Amino acid sequence: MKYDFFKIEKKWQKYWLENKTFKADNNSVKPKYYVLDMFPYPSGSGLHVGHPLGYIASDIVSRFKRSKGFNVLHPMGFDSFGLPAEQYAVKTGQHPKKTTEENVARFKDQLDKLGLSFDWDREIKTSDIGYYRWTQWIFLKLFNSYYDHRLKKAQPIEKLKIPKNLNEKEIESFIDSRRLAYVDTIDVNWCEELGTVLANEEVVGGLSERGGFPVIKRPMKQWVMRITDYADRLLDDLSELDWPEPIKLSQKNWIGKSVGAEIKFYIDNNFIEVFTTRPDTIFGATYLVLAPEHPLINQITTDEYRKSISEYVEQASKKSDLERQENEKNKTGVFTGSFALNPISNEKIPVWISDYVLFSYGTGAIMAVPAHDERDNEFAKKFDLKIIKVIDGGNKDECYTGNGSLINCGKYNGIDNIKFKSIVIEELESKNKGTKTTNYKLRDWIFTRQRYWGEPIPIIYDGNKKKALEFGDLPLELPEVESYLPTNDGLSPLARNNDWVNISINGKNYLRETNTMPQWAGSCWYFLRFIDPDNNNEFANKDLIKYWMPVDLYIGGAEHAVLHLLYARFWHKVLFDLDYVSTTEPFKKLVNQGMILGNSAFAHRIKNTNDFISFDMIKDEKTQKIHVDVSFVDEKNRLNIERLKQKNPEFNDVNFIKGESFYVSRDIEKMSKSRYNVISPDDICKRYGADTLRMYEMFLGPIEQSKPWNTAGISGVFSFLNKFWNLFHRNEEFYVSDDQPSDEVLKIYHKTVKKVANDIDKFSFNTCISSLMICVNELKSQNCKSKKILEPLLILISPFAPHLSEELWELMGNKKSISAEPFPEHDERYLVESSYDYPISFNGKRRFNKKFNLDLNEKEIEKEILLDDQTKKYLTDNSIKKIIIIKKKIINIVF
RNA sequence: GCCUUGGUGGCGGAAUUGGUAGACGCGCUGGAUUCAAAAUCCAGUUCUUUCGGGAGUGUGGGUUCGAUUCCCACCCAAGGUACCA
Repeated sequence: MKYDFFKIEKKWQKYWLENKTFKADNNSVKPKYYVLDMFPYPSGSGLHVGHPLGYIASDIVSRFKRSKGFNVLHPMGFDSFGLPAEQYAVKTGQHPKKTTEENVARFKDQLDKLGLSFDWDREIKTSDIGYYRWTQWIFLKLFNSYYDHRLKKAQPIEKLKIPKNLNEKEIESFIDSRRLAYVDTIDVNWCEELGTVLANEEVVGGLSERGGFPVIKRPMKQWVMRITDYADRLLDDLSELDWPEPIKLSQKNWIGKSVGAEIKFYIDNNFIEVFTTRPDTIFGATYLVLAPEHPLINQITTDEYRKSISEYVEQASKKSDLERQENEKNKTGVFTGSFALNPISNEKIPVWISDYVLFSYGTGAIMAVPAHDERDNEFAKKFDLKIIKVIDGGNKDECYTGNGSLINCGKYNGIDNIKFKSIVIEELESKNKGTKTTNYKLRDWIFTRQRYWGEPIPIIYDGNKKKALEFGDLPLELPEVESYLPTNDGLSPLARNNDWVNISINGKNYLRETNTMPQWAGSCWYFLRFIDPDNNNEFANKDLIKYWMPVDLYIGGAEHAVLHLLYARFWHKVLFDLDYVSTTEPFKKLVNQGMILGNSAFAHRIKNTNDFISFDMIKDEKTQKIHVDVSFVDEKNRLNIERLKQKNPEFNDVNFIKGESFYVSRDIEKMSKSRYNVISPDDICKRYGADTLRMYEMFLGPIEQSKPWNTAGISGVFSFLNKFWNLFHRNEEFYVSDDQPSDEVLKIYHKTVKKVANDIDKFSFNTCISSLMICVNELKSQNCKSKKILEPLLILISPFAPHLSEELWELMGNKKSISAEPFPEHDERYLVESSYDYPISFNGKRRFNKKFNLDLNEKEIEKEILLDDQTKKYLTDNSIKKIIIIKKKIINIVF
């Protein structure tokens, strides 16, 4: 019988679906294991071979954990609200819901062909009304909560203590100022030509990414999430997470906590408050700088300088953030004419304004210490301001940012600068001229989008007064609109539906909030809904949450290192504080899969001509590289010109200069449609089968690493699976024997069991497959057909090649699915060997050179092996210590 | 600039974390089978060599009986970040 992967895979995919083989049990005595993939946005272009990398890895872990006796939850869903479907709707008028549904169907179809062991009964889509109802519910929870800084947790808004003597309006604005979801007027990117608000990523150099139209900052009312209240907890709790260090680090940097002081510098009766992390350098503060947006500028500018200041302020307001950044090397600024009093040294120092100081960070003003800060140093040198060195160290004229003892600090000279930090803060606090403070880079999260295809915000307005919808009013369904474009006033498309916007409750008229939530909202809590997806009374049952959470393994791309993972952690902590979930963190272990890169092909066109020249013939010609579809190029980089012309008619009148063949050059790039280098998993499945694809993707290299796709190598894995299949056959017939396996075979078998179990735990799937290959080659050369070996070997390989193993499992006469089988145990005996040249004694009696066999377990070996006296004679004490360390590591398992 | 990760054959990548570098796979070479091809199987494959060896894990040092692995300096590549005081 030939290995007919097509028939086998179809059969078992159908079987798993019909029998719900991978249904996760909500009532189980087994230990639980929750494996989660970052759910995809169902884009129109379908999957390429890079997408399934993470899904295959998580599937292997799921299947492995099942065979290790865990109750595994491995769900999948779709992050189905989002921009592309909406843009497509704007272009074609087609409802995003329809596009989304089509794309989801296509994604599911493609995923199913890979034999992934999802529990599809738990599928969710963030755009389903039964789902976003609860997203809205969580929004209301945030709206109706505040952060209690004393208890360090969120509390229901009813518990908020309201100061006395406030009138009704003041009470309301006080409550609003504490809500975790609140409205604020914020500068957004507004593009007049496109009539829409753009995200920061959509603005390039002050122009819109699409069209290249000017973009201006414009204040608009936005919903904002008070994530900054959670900054400390989001930072501190990182330490308990088993996440890749770079991801933790980028979250840490994003939160950007810095401890320092706010210091008042008086100008007559006015004062300017600055933030600094280096209060110890206050004696070196020779001038102040305010951001151009600083509100005090008008008051402190003297008449003499008023003109130049207002010119500078106006210029700065026109600059985009990007333009400001470009000036990093060439700082600009203007003197205000005022002088401020240094509260410690009592020196009068000039006050400048400059756009190198950001209004949005700290107090929007700094004390400049040019001797010990690079930026201040640059500015001072350019405008010829005083530079006073107050910490000893570094070269004479260089800016020194390190530590040392104080100089030029009057009575404090000689003190260590780190000690001086607390001294100076104490002194400032006693004079009421400064306090110790902490600042964060993290900003509150702008939560609204002027879009159609997102969750409507369940808030209504009575004039400016906000009213939250009640639980019974949910879900607030997304209304139909005539056009998916934002209105000319920059309002969301929802504002186009007047019948929906104007509502009347008990005879009173209200207006609805027309903005929608950002795409992040749905992905902030989807892992909770998977636990109890059909619950109509709660977002998920509390006992079930307690059983399943936290997510034990979360696999996804590193592009979500900051935003998604930070937002999800934030919501989870709020839900924890309000007692809806049982863990402070949602994701215990995180693994980032690398990207699979495409191997692009380029034809070379001679510049300014329509002549294409074969890559091997290029000598001095200047050429341009043009992408050509990789499916028209063979392994030897020869281009099939006829097929290219058929598919891309623009090549019809091209003159191809070539020898026997036309050669292209190759380069590794990201996989994308526009680079014509996309390899679809469907094609690979058709030619080699899903099992081969799964194994090959894992065999390519470490899961975290980005690596180029190369279809040529897949034949190795394919022939391995064929060999494996043939192990179970003789003369084209299925055959296994009842023979006792030989010692040789047992040795390699036990070694493989141990290695596979270890390597899956370490996510080292490529080495796992290598050892399986070695094992199969060995069994083949030993001609081993023993059922005693082949049966457990099937269980070993089943996470990698599930269809093939199910088929062989059935041929062996088993009735149940192989996925229910326990993972085999392995025997351990040890061969101890040392590559070190000195003899080692065992039990104080026998001496060995280099190698000896022992029938011991690991612990016994550590205890029993000692160096004998004769050996010690040759060695120093230091070397003996080292040998004792070595002896632990020379243990080799063989059986 | 800063941070992070990495640099090993023609290629993807191993090396039990300090102990025979190059496992496993691709490719390539030779052979068997075949009328032939595909497929399959066997052998070889880091470089160099006067066939004794010699060199070799980005470069240069260091620690060690022993370094791909640890330490120092530098070079290169990829990703992230950007005047955060």
